Amino acid sequence: MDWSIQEIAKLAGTTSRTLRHYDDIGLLAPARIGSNGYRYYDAEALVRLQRIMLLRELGLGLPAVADVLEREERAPHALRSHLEWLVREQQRLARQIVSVERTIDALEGGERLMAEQMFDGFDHTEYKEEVEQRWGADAYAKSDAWWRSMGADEKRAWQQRLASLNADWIAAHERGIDPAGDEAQALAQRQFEWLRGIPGTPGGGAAGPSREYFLGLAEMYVADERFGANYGGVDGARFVRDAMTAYAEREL
Amino acid sequence: MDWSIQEIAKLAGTTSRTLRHYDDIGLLAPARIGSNGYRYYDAEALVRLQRIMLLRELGLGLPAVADVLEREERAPHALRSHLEWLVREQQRLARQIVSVERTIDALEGGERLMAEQMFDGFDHTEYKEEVEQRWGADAYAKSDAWWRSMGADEKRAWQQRLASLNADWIAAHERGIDPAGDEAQALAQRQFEWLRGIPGTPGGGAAGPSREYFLGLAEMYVADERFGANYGGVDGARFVRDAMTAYAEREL
DNA sequence: CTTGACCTTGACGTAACGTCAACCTCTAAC
DNA sequence: GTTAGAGGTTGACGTTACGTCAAGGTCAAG
Repeated sequence: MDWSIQEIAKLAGTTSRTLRHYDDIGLLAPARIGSNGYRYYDAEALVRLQRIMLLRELGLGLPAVADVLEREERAPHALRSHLEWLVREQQRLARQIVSVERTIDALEGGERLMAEQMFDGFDHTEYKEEVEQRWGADAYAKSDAWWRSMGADEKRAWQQRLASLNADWIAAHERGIDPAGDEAQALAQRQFEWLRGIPGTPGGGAAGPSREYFLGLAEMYVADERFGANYGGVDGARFVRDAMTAYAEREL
Repeated sequence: MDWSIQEIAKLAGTTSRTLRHYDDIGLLAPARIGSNGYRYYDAEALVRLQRIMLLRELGLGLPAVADVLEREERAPHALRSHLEWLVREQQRLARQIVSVERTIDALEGGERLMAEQMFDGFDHTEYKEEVEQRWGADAYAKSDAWWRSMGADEKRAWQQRLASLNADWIAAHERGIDPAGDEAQALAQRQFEWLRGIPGTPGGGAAGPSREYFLGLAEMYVADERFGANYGGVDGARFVRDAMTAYAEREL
């Protein structure tokens, strides 16, 4: 009337190791244990095991399974919580799937792992006049010399860092968050840190860009469509400006 | 020109612990290490880190990330494999979601965790004549006595075991698998083991039911609609019969 | 000189078993 | 009686990607 550990494992479609584990954690004890230490299971244990397997196939964890078996009336509640879990997981996977597909498409379109052919925030030949006009020939010269001194890899590094930041700005804007909120302010902080790495920024160096320079840039993003394009259009640029302005008011 | 571990962690939106981990596994080494042992990261490391974070957000594991970073041309292949992964996972979750919903509905409909109001494979009063006719009065008496000797819990145990097995038969049939294939044969094996536990089965006891009894039952499942109902109709019963027949040919 | 804030390495915990390793037990055959 | 083989037992490590202490150095500021 009872079975050895392997027999019951086969009956229920599992392994003896699993049964030992369930015994260890107190989820399913054998009906009796022989004087030789062998575990033997009876029909009652089999039913319990089959219920365990059923719940496990639904994706419940062992603590949840134990909970349900202990008091069966909790089953609906436990299952509903679990269902929410599953739905959230599925949505997360759906988002990842979309992202991966987009990334594959981008790679096949010849792009690299992070867009680097995007707007070059340091194309000083293009912005020479504006920079000299606003912050002086000296600032331009220092910044330009620093930029020219970098190797291709380093340049790409900076571009990619900017690319990532810009992508995050766009995503933040798309989600419609508050420019003065924590998330947007964290982005403004990153923007600040990024600028901090560039010699020649007024008030720059370790201290970071000056309040005026920072605010000036923010306005430039809105005023100049060449910048605005990096943030998904003028609306995006306004969002960035608002966040940067709030940041400057608060921190600089 | 470089950052401490916390600074770069914030820049990339992660934690210092993660960076130490990446250093440990050789995924991302700091640009330099101070004489005090402090880790310092430069722009190049930042770009690499941001790429790592990008790939991680797509759901890739660290070995896959390392693989992609090592040789970027492998990225499309790695991403495509990963995509398959994701899709399979999503499908698995979809199935679990359906199962959980069905289970909740069943529970709310007043059913217990495993259907036990289903066909009672041991309702010998109902099958008395057939059993005696086919296998003799003695077989019936022994089987009946054994059944009557069990407590309600034990009876339920057997019923539930049968219920689970039947559910698996139905599921297997719905998936359209081969009755002679491994999966269906495993079910036939379970059917055999289940019968083995019933005293009074011809050729029964530890040895299990005889070939003739087993084949006879298989045919009865098809011939008698009261049985067939347990397998989702006569089609399901035919599937079970075919699997059991193949099993008998092979094993008995 | 004393706080704090920040850094280091080391080690345990996580979920649910899979997979040895070392050793004991039972059955059937020689 | 012995021996081989199948099956049982208890450890204990491995798996994934870090989170979370713990114990103890380092650094800037008051």
